[in-house]
Amino acid sequence: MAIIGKTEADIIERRSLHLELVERIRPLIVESQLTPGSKVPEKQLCAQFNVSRTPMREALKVLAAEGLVRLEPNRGAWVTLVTIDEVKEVFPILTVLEALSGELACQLITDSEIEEVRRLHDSMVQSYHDRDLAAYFKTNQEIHRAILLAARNSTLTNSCQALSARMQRARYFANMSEERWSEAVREHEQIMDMLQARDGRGLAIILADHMRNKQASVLRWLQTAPEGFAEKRIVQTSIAN
Amino acid sequence: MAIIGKTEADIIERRSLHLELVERIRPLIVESQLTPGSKVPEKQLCAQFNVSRTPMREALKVLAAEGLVRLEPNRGAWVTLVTIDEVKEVFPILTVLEALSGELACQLITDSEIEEVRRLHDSMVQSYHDRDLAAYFKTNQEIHRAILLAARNSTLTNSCQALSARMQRARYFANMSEERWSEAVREHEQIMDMLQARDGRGLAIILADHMRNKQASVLRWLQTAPEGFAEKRIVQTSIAN
DNA sequence: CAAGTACATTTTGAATTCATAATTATGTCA
DNA sequence: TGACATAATTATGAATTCAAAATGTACTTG
Repeated sequence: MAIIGKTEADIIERRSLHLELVERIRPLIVESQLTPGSKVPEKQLCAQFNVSRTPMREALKVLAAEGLVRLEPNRGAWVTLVTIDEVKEVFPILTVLEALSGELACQLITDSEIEEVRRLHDSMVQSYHDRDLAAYFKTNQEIHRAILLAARNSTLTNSCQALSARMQRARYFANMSEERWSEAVREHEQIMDMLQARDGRGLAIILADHMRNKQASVLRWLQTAPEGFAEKRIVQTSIAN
Repeated sequence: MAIIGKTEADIIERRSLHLELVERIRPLIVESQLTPGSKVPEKQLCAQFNVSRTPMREALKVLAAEGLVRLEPNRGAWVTLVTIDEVKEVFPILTVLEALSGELACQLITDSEIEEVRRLHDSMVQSYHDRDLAAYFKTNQEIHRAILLAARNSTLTNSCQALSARMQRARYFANMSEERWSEAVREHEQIMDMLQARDGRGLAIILADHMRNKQASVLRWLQTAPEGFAEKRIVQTSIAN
């Protein structure tokens, strides 16, 4: 039987329970609804999502591979903390990956995609003038994601998103200084300019600077922050090393 | 409760079955003992490692997160293929990560670590002159890994290793041309020089060049001999490897 | 003989069960 | 009391079980 006009929309998205759980639990961790450093309440989550322990435990193994939880044999899963050491490790990686995404995006982005980023950018600047931090933060992420998607490299997208998730667990922007905020907006003006000019090299440089400044801002907050988000002395037990 | 003389060696490494399986199955995939594109023989592997399906399926979920297998809901796990598109996606990422590792390594590497890399380098050059490709390949990897470890960034180590694993599944070096081989050795001489001089910027540039040439070499081979991946191999029944 | 169709078999996904390890509670005695 | 030992409880890891989906096979039917 010939199906006329079959498109991607017709493809049935078959999903597995464990993946569904990964995508439900990840934001709980990223948005700190599961307390950093605390135990993952496996039983409770099973009840909440109405699944048995088998797919839940599969999901926790995937989240552990992403670095969002840590599995302690016979002691359960724990929500990982954002440590100073981790920030110093992850940001330099994100820096070179963002730079690469800018480089690639300039080669591949379409005019309409640039328009879309421009729209997001203007909206973000408006949020800045409105002093609406939540809206600013959200649009900011959308801009970086739009550039990342324009690079048309799904592996790069995955890597960046995974590392960003680890860093975004704390809401450091809540502590962004007034000077840093205005500086960040100025950097974003340059990002927009470089993208519009399709200057890959230039965009890469500015994105890298932007990321380094962000790292410094996050570190400043972490070093002064009261307990809660970050622990200073944690023995990092990485898997492969 | 002061524990005198407690060292890292005293920490009991408690391991879980699924992690053990991940680390056993990963090399089977990387070394193409599990045929790329074929179905992962779940039942057979369970029998081989004498475990039930539960930890095996957990391991497969982790390997899927690493991109070494693909899970098709209700249809099982499949060993992923190295595609041309994937090479074009992953190598540029590896390029910037290797460059970063070189940059960091030059800041942090110790004299004795440099000596160790020198030792590996000389051994590799000897293998080149001996025309011992297997030994060359192995030492080559050890050099890159030694530099990576000298960067002292476990997240970077993990990311590089995961992406390298995806690329190393094919034995492209078996098809490396004579010219490419000698060129690679010359590049490694420069890598060694830059490391010894602790010239981070210079090492980064050479490592990036080296990686780009490697990508080109892999692509040339993939485009001419794609049937190399379809070659059927039998899953070995012995664990020793 | 090709294309369906009904039925049997196998495989997969997920719930359940069970042994063991960890944690908490209880009891003992200096 | 409090430090320690022991028992009860709970949580965890992994095997087993079971329902549903996919695959394979024999049997139509045109």
